[in-house]
Amino acid sequence: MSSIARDPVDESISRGRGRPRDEVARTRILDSALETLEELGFANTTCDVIAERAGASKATIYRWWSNKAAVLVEALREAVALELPLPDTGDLREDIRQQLRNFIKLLTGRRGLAFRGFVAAAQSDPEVSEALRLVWVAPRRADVKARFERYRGKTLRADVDLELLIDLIYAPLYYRLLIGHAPLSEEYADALTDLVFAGIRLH
Amino acid sequence: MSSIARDPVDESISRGRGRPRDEVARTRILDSALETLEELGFANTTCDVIAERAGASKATIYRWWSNKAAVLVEALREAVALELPLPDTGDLREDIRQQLRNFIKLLTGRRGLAFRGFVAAAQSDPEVSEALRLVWVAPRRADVKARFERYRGKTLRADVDLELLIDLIYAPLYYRLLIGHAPLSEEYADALTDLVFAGIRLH
Amino acid sequence: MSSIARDPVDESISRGRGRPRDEVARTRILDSALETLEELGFANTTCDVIAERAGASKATIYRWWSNKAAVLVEALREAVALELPLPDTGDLREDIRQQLRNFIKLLTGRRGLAFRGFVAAAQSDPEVSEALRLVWVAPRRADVKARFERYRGKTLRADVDLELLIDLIYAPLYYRLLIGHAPLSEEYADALTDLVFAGIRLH
Amino acid sequence: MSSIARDPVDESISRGRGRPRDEVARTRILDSALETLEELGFANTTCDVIAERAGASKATIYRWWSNKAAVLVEALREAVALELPLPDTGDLREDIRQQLRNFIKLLTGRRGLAFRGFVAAAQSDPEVSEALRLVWVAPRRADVKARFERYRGKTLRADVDLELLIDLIYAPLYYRLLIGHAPLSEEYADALTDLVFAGIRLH
DNA sequence: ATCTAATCGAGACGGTACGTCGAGTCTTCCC
DNA sequence: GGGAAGACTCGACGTACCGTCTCGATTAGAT
Repeated sequence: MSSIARDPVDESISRGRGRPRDEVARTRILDSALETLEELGFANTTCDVIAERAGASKATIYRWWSNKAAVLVEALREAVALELPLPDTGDLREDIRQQLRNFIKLLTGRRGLAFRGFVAAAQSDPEVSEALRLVWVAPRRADVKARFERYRGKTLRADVDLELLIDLIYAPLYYRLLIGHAPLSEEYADALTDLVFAGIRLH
Repeated sequence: MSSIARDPVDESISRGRGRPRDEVARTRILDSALETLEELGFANTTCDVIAERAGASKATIYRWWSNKAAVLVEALREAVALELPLPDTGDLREDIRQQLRNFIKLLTGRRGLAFRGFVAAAQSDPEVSEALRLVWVAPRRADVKARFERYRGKTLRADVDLELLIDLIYAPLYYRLLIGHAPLSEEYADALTDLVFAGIRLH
Repeated sequence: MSSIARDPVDESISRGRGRPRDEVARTRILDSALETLEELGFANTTCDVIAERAGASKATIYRWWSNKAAVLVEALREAVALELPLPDTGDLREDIRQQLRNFIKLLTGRRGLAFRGFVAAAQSDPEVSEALRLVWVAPRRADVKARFERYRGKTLRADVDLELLIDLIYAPLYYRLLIGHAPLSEEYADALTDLVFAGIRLH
Repeated sequence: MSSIARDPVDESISRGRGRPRDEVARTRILDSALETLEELGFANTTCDVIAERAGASKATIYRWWSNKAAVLVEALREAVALELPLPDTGDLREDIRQQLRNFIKLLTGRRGLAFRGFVAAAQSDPEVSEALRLVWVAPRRADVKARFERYRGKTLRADVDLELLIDLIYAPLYYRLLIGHAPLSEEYADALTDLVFAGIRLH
């Protein structure tokens, strides 16, 4: 990962001499960042507001994060760290169906606005783009890829290109979120699952 | 369409007195807008630069367009007006395959950066969002929808949800464009077509 | 003079094409600058406060003045432009005595704080230093120098170094203003005049 | 004296428990403060730089001095403690002449920049102002005042206002130092002495 | 042949957010 | 308890872009 999110591991080991980073302030900053992000969206969130709400100073923000995007990236990362664990029902299709339903539930909640701004920022900021992939996209894709591999040759055709298949189940969600030509609903998750599985099942 | 692109009809009818709009200036502005958009992206394109390159004044820009987004939207619209006509080979699958290939060719060219910024801007500006759908997304979708309806019940299963199906073929292109986790290539268009058609063909 | 105070002459002649400078805004900025200067002193005057009080934006300030010092220099210059004309009583000694009294009156008023900050700023900013000399010091010195030359060989010894003599009558005022070891009073002007003239009169 | 320079007496008497003040650190701080002061001037000297060059921490600086000015004041005081002893040649005029020459030598050396900043800081900080008078100005003035009193009624007119006279010999040096309209040279010391003594000698 | 009104290029304007810097305070560990 | 390291708050700095406005100059149709 790039410098946008610094590695916290070394910190806890080789506690340098000076005053340690104020973890409470860090938390307050990330909390107010997320709150503002979900309230105003990415573009309308300013560092001044984050600082003020957090009771911190802008200097502290800029000491630890290179710019506004970096703060918001980390705030979102912490918020979504444990979200969307891939269900394991014993039925691949049902796993995917539930995963898509949960994802849609996330995107249609307050988090949706944050997500949209996140993807938007990634278009003009390579660091945000990289962070978006590493923090959010890659883990979700790795989960379903492992799951697909488990079922490969069983209920799943062996010759399917997994990367493409993963695109196929996730892309429509991003597409509707970002383009907004049609709503994201739970039924959409079901229909999408059905259609995709129609093309990949063993006959 | 919203106010983002003003209706040119009234202009030509009620030609009041006074100096008429300078169409050359309009063209120069849109040209330099597109040029800048493709060079710097949406977020880094400023109205001052557009005006300077066009040899126009900012006032002229804001007289005819409500804001920066409106100029760029129209610039892009003019540029893409005639692009991506849906091929008609007599084979539905081949039509889609070629369409996706052409779209990918577009997105991987200079136009890609413009598109990315366009989608990004849509996330925080409802007018851009509306324009994006009306100017670009809806026409492409209407084309393929009509084509799908022509083949419905023939080489295409009759019970397929067309809106979902259209999502399925276009979404992965936007997804890879915006997330950037994997490259967009012509082979990708082929593989995507194959996988989608595997689920929708008549057996 | 350096760039700290731009030449306004060309402006009025070759009125460039664009929107002309808003002279009202300029006046409001200089007025609020002077007001703040006399109220808070040089060091405590901020551009934000000047802008706010003037109903102007910081950008406008920085468009016309290179930094805070430049604004305050010009504000002070306008304020003192017509001040301290050298009296002409027909008696050299009386002229000087009255001039020193008037100068002391100025320095002990609200203007004194402004002056102190002005000299202070000149110590770390060469442009302020240059402006201080050109705007304030040099004109006063030129006035008295011309006067001294008029009386040279008459009531004034012909061999006196005029530059040194001018130092001798003005320096003590700056000295007491800046060091503050003793008060500046009108009697001080008289005593100073007496002592200096004791050394330069024809016997 | 105000709090700007704390009384060192208590320290040495009531050596409480704990580690005593590190005199080496104090010296390093004052040395680097003076060095930085002469190199960059008062305004451009930062506490961070002083601390870094001294291998000390800012906390140590602020434990012993109330603010940046206090450190620089003390640094300068130590540096000038033994400087400019008033010569005693048996000839009052020669004493003054040499004293002025020595002062000018000081001001035109590296020390000059420090002095200028010192006076500048005094304009917005009463504590610096007080320190400037107590540490530097008053002792010099006391020296020459005693000398003048010794010669009063002898080579010096008895009715001269000594405070004014002292102003008259020192003020021009500060004036040229701070305003910079003309150079400070040794010849200037001579000419100044001559002119002043022309007004105060017994005839 | 004016008059009138809308347009044009130029560029100054108010506003808002940015990211930086220095002063002075506070917190941790080490001695 | 003193000291080095260094994180912290506060507040000012100077910059950049947005969208508006005000000039003088231009360009047509209306009178």
